Order: sequence, then C-alpha cells, then structure tokens
Amino acid sequence: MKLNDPTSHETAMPADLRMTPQRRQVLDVLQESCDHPTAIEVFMRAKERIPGISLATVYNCLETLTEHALIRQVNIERASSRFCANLQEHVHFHCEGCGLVIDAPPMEVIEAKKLWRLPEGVTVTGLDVAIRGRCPECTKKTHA
Amino acid sequence: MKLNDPTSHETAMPADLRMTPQRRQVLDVLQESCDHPTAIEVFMRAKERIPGISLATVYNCLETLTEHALIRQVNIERASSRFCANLQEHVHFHCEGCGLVIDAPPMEVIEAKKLWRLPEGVTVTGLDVAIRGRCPECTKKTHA
DNA sequence: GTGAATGCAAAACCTTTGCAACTGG
DNA sequence: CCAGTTGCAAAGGTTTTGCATTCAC
Repeated sequence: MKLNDPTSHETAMPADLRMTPQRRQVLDVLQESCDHPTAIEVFMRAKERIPGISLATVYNCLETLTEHALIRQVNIERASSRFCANLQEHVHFHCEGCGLVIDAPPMEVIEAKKLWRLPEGVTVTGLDVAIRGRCPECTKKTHA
Repeated sequence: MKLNDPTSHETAMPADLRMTPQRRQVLDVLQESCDHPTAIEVFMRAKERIPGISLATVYNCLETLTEHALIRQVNIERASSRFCANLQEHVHFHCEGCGLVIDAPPMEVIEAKKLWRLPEGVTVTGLDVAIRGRCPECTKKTHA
C-alpha cells in the first residue's frame, strides 16, 4: 500500500488522527477536485459516496483535516468581509495571536506575472495579499 | 471647505453620488477606523451617530462606497471559504469573468518582508495571495 | 470498553431582498 | 417633484452547537 504518495487517494492519516470513512471521503473529494470547492460543494460530492453523511460532519472533517495540514483553507478568515478607507496601495498583515490587522505598503511595484507562474494570456487586474504572522507583542510572548 | 483632502472627514462625494447622512457617517466611521471593521462593526459604530440607521442601509452604503472607490472591501469574495488539497506552495488566480480558480506556483521564494514594509519585530508565518484578473478565454471575450 | 466522531435538528449568524415611506438635489 | 435611498421585516444561505447514537481503536 502506498503511503504518503501525494498522487494517491490513499494518503496515510497521521497516527493521531482517527481515520473514519467520512474523513477519508472528504479528503479524497478534495484530492480529486481542482476547483477549490466550498464546504457545501464538498458536502454534495461526498454525499454521492456516503449518502448518509451530514453537513455538520463535513464541516468537522474540513476543520480537522485543516488542523492536521492535510488540506488548506483558502480564505484567511471564515468570518465576514472587512472594509477599509485606506486607498493607498497596501496589503494586510493579520496577527494570529491577537487578531490585529496592520496595513503594509509595498516596497516596490509588485508584478504578479513576475512573481507567480500564470498561464499564458491571462490579464491581471489586481492582487489581494494577506500576510499571516505574529505582531511584535505576540512574537515576544511566544519567545517568553 | 476642504475638498478631496484624504485626511479630512469631509471627503467630497463624487458628483454622481447622492450624499446622505448615512453614507457620510459610514464613510466617516471607516476613515476614523484603522482596524478594518466588518459590516456589523461599521453598523454598530454608525449607530452611535445615527441611532436609527439600519443594517440593510449600512450594507447598501458599503456597496455603493466600494463601487465609487471611496473605500475598499478587503476580502475578495463575500462568499464562503474554499478548500484545496494542493499542499505545494501556490497562490490563487480568480477569473472575474467565469469564476475559474487557477493555482499559480511562485517563480522563486517569496519573502514578504522584502516585498512589503512591515513593522520591526513581526514574525511572518504565511502568505495568502489572491490574484484577480481574467483567464485567457475571458480575456479574448473582452477584446472581441 | 471508551473516548471521539457522527448525524440530526435547531440555533446563530451574516447578507440579501421586497416594499412602503421618505428625502436630497 | 421624483428617482434613488432608507428602514423594516422576512427570507436565504452558511456555519456552529447540543445531544443521543455509533464507531474506530
């Protein structure tokens, strides 16, 4: 049996993670999808394999799998959109410790096409960047 | 009277935007806030000034002000979080035409601290990037 | 056997919508 | 005056929660 083969749909579960059919299928669904499904979409696809699976379980699985780094949650916040009146070009630094949000201006013009490999022919109209980390205060606390 | 002074709380409304007390206060709240409030938070702060203001109006104002580029909406999607099992380092390209999401790997290691001006002492643990634009197909349609 | 995970239903949220009343230009 | 905006209430959709049942180890 293949273990830890990224192309396999039989990724080994970490030892500290109980392997249930629901978790297995949720992970499989995501490994077979390339369209970044929402929780609801994962639910519908998983339901084709485990008709009795519940939405709450899918949410549980997604959370657990994310915690164990088997999948990634694409949006930084599950929460609601935030707004700001700072119209200068800038990105956002989110402190994982205290939730602080700091505006960070670019050092130089950021050209997405030079930094990331994009398909030929795409048009880039904007860039939304969220930097995750710990603010100076929370960094100190971590070291303490 | 100061017009178009970004530090003023009396930013001139564009000629094509009807200036109502509600819009004025929602904009003022955002210009006085540096913590990127959510719609609900804007609502609560605006309520202190216009007790009768309704949440629906705040949503309306946020949408209108965003359309007129007087404020920015921080998260790309109002919609729900998406998930992916691609654990390779990559960012996401969202097509504004058809909604397609494409994974884009970095050309080289991205160092947030070199690209954006961050406060001294912060720890960076991750970078979430969403590139907005039009995929090759939708780019063609736009030119047609 | 037992602690953890599931399924279900209900609740909690956030956001949108429909519509009558109101108002800024 | 009147198109556009507001406030309210209700609906829509997503996510979370509580709890009895089931299950993986």
